[in-house]
Amino acid sequence: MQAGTELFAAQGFDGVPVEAIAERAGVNKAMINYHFGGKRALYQAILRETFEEIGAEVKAISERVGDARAQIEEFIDFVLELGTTRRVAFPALFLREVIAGQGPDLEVFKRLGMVVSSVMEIVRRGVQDGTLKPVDPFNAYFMLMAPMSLFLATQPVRRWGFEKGLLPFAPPPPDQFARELKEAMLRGLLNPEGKEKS
Amino acid sequence: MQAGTELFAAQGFDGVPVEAIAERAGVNKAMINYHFGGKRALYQAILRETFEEIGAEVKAISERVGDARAQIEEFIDFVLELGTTRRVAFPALFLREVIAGQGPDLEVFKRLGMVVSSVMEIVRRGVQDGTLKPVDPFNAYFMLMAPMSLFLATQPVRRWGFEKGLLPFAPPPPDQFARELKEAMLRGLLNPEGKEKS
DNA sequence: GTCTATAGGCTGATAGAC
DNA sequence: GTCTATCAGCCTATAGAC
Repeated sequence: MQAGTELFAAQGFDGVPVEAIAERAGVNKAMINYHFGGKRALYQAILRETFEEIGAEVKAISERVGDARAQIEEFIDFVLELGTTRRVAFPALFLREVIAGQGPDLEVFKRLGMVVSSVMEIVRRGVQDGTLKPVDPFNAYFMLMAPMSLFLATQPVRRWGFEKGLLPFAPPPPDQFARELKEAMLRGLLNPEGKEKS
Repeated sequence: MQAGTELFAAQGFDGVPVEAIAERAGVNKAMINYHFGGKRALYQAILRETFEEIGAEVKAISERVGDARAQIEEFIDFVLELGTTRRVAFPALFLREVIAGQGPDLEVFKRLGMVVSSVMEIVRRGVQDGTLKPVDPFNAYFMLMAPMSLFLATQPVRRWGFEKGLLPFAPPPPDQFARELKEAMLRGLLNPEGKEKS
């Protein structure tokens, strides 16, 4: 599954031959069919496991004590840590799924919905208690999730461009990006101090 | 090329058989090889044309008179119009290219670089003349480009989810998203009035 | 459970008639 | 320029030995 995760993230479902996954995993390609029941089934297993975990963790963040500001910062930090260390492939997998023309697997979609609705809930409460300006929760979710996941998913291309001498600057580090995103978005979303409960 | 653009955007390079493109275009699949020299060549032709045009237009925006605020608003509006009417497939094509594990075609990469560097130039000047807070130009580019392109590229999935009854709210309209993004990002990036040239 | 060998389908590309 | 017919390669999946 580790091998599949990396390859699917990098090249997409259609771009990866089963044999490549088997090779990377150090086994024979027949094993994948034996254990998972086919290529598509492996892909779904990967997505479900990945999004299951992430959905649960984001839900936990949304239920933790603290105001919207703290929860938003936690969410960004969570995605940052996920995409840099714990589940590096997640951002690319996520993006490939939601960009897909035809709808994804229903189970996958539900798990993604958990992430979306948890972040939306954070924003909704923040708007209601006056911590946040009256922004649409879904739009706010997008302004947080899109930059983080896309930044993380495009790190390989920047590295490639930099090594080829095509990028006129060093690829900026993810933690610096996350920090600037938090600063900018919070300035953009938070109500000024003292205006709470307005 | 129109047929190829739509299909590649929706399903990716590997997910589209040449025959599907031919069928949609109302011709035979041999024609594609005859006119473009193969599937890959067609794909590259589509990307080059698309990004060529967009690179030039963004460059024009960056060179237009006006402060960073006006140029940023123009850029967002430009991407919005592009992704909703003139080149609906652009956001998905763009995302698929930059997510790709291996580097894209060099010519395509250069044209993408034009978009990036133009937006960065807008931000750089804005920071220098005090219109904008001291934000990293590349990071700022990302905070503008990522939400817009991902929002536009994921509209089909939201429509699909909504029709299936899986989305508990109506897909928000792109122009409203663009408006809220501009408001939030400008609040996040602009220096307060009166602090210019500081 | 793990492998080799192979079947069977799909796809990209081309040859050749018109 | 446009089509039909076809080839050759790749890829998924499975049968069957061990």
